[in-house]
Amino acid sequence: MATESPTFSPLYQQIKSLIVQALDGGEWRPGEVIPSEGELAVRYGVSQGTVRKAIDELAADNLLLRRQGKGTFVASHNDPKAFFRFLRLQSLNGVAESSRSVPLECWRAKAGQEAARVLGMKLADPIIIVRRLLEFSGKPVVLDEIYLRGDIFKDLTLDMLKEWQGSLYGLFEAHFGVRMVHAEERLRAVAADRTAADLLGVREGMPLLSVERISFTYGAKPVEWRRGLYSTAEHCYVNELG
Amino acid sequence: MATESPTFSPLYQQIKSLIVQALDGGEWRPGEVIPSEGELAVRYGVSQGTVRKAIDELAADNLLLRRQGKGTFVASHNDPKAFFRFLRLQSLNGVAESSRSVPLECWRAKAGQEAARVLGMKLADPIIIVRRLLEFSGKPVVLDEIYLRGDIFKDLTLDMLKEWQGSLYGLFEAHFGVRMVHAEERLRAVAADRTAADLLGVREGMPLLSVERISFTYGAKPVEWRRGLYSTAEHCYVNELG
DNA sequence: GAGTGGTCTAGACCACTGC
DNA sequence: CAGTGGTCTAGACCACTCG
Repeated sequence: MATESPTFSPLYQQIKSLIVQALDGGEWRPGEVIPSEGELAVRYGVSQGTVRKAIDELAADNLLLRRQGKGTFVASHNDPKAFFRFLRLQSLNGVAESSRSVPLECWRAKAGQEAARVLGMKLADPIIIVRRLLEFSGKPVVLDEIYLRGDIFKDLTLDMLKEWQGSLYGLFEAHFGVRMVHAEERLRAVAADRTAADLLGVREGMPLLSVERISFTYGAKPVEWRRGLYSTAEHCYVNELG
Repeated sequence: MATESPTFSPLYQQIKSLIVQALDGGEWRPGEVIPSEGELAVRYGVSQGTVRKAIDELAADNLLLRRQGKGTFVASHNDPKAFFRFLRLQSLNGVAESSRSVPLECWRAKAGQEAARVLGMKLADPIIIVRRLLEFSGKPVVLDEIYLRGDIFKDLTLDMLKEWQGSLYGLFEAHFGVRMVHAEERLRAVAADRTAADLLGVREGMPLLSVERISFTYGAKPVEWRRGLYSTAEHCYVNELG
């Protein structure tokens, strides 16, 4: 029995791809409703159940958000509930705190070997580097150095960062139409160098949590590489294993 | 047919609970097949589609494992593919390594205030404390101190730990019928004290990754509390954000 | 070939939202 | 009230595994 099609792909997977394509193409923007299951079923020529299964998986991946009685929405980093989805930081005593981003610098550069590799660019392609502090309850806790693809975040300036109230990823969404969908982090413990110690208000040589992150937008395309130094004197990085 | 309960709960959720109950009660053991969807549908008096949705979610939570054409299996920590599900450690260069657990001590104690709170026990209830090293490629990388509920792991001995080839959670499953299903971790960077430095072969004061973990079995019951000190000179803790 | 999970459909009805 | 997602069912057929 020869298999008819060498690459079998279920219908709902194909629908999933089509929806991601539409999201990537900006047909429906973050925070907006997408068409109802029935409409999509007609549009793609499949049953509602098949559309439903596709949306189920996209919702499980946090690309979409279902709200009974209202509709299905494009997930957004500007949704207050999604704020801490990529920032796994918590005060040691568990109390909620106010947080604020303090941009320090923003400059243009050429991608080095490592940045080019991670971001899928060529050597010396344009990148943008941002340094910023994250404060909790007015005290600095995280020092971030962020490498962005220059072709995508062309017009980013320090002033833009300073004016924006909200998360960095919210800004990327609103101003550049780039939505971070997935990220990989690698954590290590390191000793604070002079600069980091000064900015974070700790002694030189103190242990800091180094968090290296690669963030991806639709289609597993890497667009950001960052390294954070977290002061864990009064905070910790939380993670769930399932 | 529909139960007129004040708190509405979908049928498939109820089926989910019944299946978890059966798992918890040991009706089907880790690694074994559970009855087919059709059989379960008859047993619970619902349609196969409803059983299917229940199993779908349990499989997504890693309680069950579906294998097309063979059946649905109870997930097990002795399945080689599940070995690294709770150990998010990787060599910096990404090369796979052999790992080995080296038990150091195992003794009985009474729960202090913190252990009692975390493990849901009363002050001075019996607990068991285990210290062990994890080696990668023959070199010590993790020092674990593990607090276990004494009522559950009654007969655990150092010899038993030394003889077991495989993961600790695999031992718990095989000898005590306790399957770890979920865990919460809190990470910080700390300085190595004298003891840890000696055991891990680093200098005193070197930054180490402190990983505090609470592990839960079925029904979100906490059964283990542990603190690991990870040497991140040549390894890192990896995490995926979605 | 028999048995398992995986896909797809069509239709009925329920629960929630907002006009 | 109409429109949305959420649940449940029944049945057909496909893909995989194993004896």
